Amino acid sequence: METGLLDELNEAQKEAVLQTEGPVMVMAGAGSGKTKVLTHRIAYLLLEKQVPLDAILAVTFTNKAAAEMKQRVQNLVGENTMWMWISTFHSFCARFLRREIHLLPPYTSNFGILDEEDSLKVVKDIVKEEQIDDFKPKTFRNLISKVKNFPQYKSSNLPLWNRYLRVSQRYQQRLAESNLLDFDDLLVKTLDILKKDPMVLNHYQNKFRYILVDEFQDTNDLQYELIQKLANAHQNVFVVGDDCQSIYSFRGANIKNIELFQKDFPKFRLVKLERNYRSTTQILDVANELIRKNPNQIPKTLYSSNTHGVLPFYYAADSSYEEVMFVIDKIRQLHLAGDSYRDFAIIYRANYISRNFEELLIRYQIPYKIYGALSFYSRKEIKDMLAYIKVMISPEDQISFRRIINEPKRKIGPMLVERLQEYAYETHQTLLEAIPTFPKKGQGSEALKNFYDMIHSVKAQLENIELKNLIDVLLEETGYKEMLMSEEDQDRLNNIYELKGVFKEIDEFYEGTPLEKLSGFMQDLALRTDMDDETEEDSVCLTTYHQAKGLEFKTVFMVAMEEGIFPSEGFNDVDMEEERRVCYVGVTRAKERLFLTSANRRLLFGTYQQMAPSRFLKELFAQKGKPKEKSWEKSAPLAVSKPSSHEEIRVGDKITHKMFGDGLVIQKDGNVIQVAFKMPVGIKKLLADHPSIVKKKDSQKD
DNA sequence: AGAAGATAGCTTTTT
DNA sequence: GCTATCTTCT
Repeated sequence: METGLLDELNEAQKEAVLQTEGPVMVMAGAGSGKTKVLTHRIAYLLLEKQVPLDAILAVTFTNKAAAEMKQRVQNLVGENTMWMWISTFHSFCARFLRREIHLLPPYTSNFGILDEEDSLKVVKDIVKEEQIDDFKPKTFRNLISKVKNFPQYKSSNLPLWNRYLRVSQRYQQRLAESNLLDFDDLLVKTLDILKKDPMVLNHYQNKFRYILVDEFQDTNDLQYELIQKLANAHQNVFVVGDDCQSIYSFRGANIKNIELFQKDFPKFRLVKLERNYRSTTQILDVANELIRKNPNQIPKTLYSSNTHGVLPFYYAADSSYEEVMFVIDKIRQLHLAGDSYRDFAIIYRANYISRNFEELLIRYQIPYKIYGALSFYSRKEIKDMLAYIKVMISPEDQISFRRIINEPKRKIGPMLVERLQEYAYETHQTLLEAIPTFPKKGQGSEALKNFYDMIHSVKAQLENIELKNLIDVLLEETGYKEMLMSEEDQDRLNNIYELKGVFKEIDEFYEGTPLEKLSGFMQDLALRTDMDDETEEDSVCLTTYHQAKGLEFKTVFMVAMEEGIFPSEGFNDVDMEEERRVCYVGVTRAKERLFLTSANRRLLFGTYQQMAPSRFLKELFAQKGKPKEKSWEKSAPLAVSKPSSHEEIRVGDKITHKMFGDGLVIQKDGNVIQVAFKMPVGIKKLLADHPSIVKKKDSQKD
């Protein structure tokens, strides 16, 4: 058992695991087993060094990565890792702040976390109130974030800067009033406390005797400072990264942190992992070739023992339509040959490229999943329901209050809310508390009173019902159900019913009174983005390069490899190096097969444009020349049914449905047609002559 | 409050 | 060309 832990590791990996004391930097190439090293190191510390579970801190960037790390450690040590400090930077900070934020009054430990959308809403309100119309709310929102991440930053645009100072001050004030933090605040406030309170810093320095950082190349200045501070006392800090996969500088990731680490922790030991266990030699060859073109990159060559692969294949399509058909053709061939749909990824530089593919994937009934599509918890109806709950558990949360006070419509307009706000402010009450004594002025006060009673009625019922039934109560009492029924919006209603399952779990998983359970869930929810509930469906993955990082697929299609799209326009040399790394990330996702495609003509922003192949194509194939593989020669395009010009609806037609939007007719049986709509609607059976259906002309592209 | 019309903006965005 | 958001009108 003890030996087994190290048996699975190669020499370099072993070194990284065994060097437990002192600073260690691991340069881990793509697919070189960095998660394995991280998890084995944690397991080694726990099992061999008898380090207590809560003396280890491991941080990464995504929930997914954190969850995987936790699970794999659990598998290795056979102990429950649920309460270990293995988390994202942000949830580490949230957990820290739940304990310590009382040091920054008026904040209290049950603070809420604002997502990007809500945060922008707050800024919008302020911009409106300040009657600023020469700059957009988004500009301020971006600036607020920028200054939080780079405190020394000042805009050279003076009018903007002056307005910014006012807006940001009010923004922070409003958040503090509502006991809310935005994502950046989690890091900022954590550092504030560690900097101003040496006792607290000391406590956490002693507590976390071993610190591990994943994806170190992606850390920004704040994240680096956090790690540096916590590790400074004991110096047992272990960072894993790959400078070749640094693709988030536009978001503040600072690759200089690699040098900074070497300066701050001069006794560091460097370990290089260059052996790749993911891809074939043929794929790694082009990846290595590409990254060599970056003058400022630390030289690194990935190698693999899987030398019997096939060469990457470049397909230069005439049109974007032809490009899509090539990809679909290949997927169908390989699927017939036994590959699962989940073995394929279509990767692109910008999200809008996915549209080209969606339509035809539906037409050919190839299941697909778009990464980064609107996640469940960011749907309006879900956020509304949760806002009702937040108003019940934290009455001081003005942002949630404002979100649902007139949703559904209760004749409580912005003017009335503004007056209530002023009154609440004068009397030092929350918006909700202020309602009963709010001086009556016309019919609006009646509506407010009803709202107040409704919230309290639901709150009272909460004690006596199962949590999963709360959804029904909310839907009824808030009038939300009535609203959706009258709009015939069954989809949204169904989405809300999905929450029932979630609430059933909350009931079982969380402790305390129903209100406490909900409160606990809400605190966790804000940092849980999309599909932690990773569905194991068998579908082709459509994704950007950025979101593909960390994933791997048997077959990868890198599409729209054209100048202006990838790389995009207007880059300087430094940007171009990062762009090249984005390409590198794409190539290194592929395990066995890599296809690169470009189109001569592409339908872009309404018109066909002449495109030139991406410079990266030449760079990738500089050594090998243009590769040719017989088995992948272009095959005849699959038959596509042509639409008729009659009004009669036929297979292949594009239609528009009143409720489901645009769809494609994929089957016809008498008057019954099957129509494929965009996800999440999917395939529906409908009557061809139904009045909701309008046939679109010009169904055929290209 | 809701419909109709005008306008912008199309890179990436782990939290 | 499409879509999301803002303005203007009823």
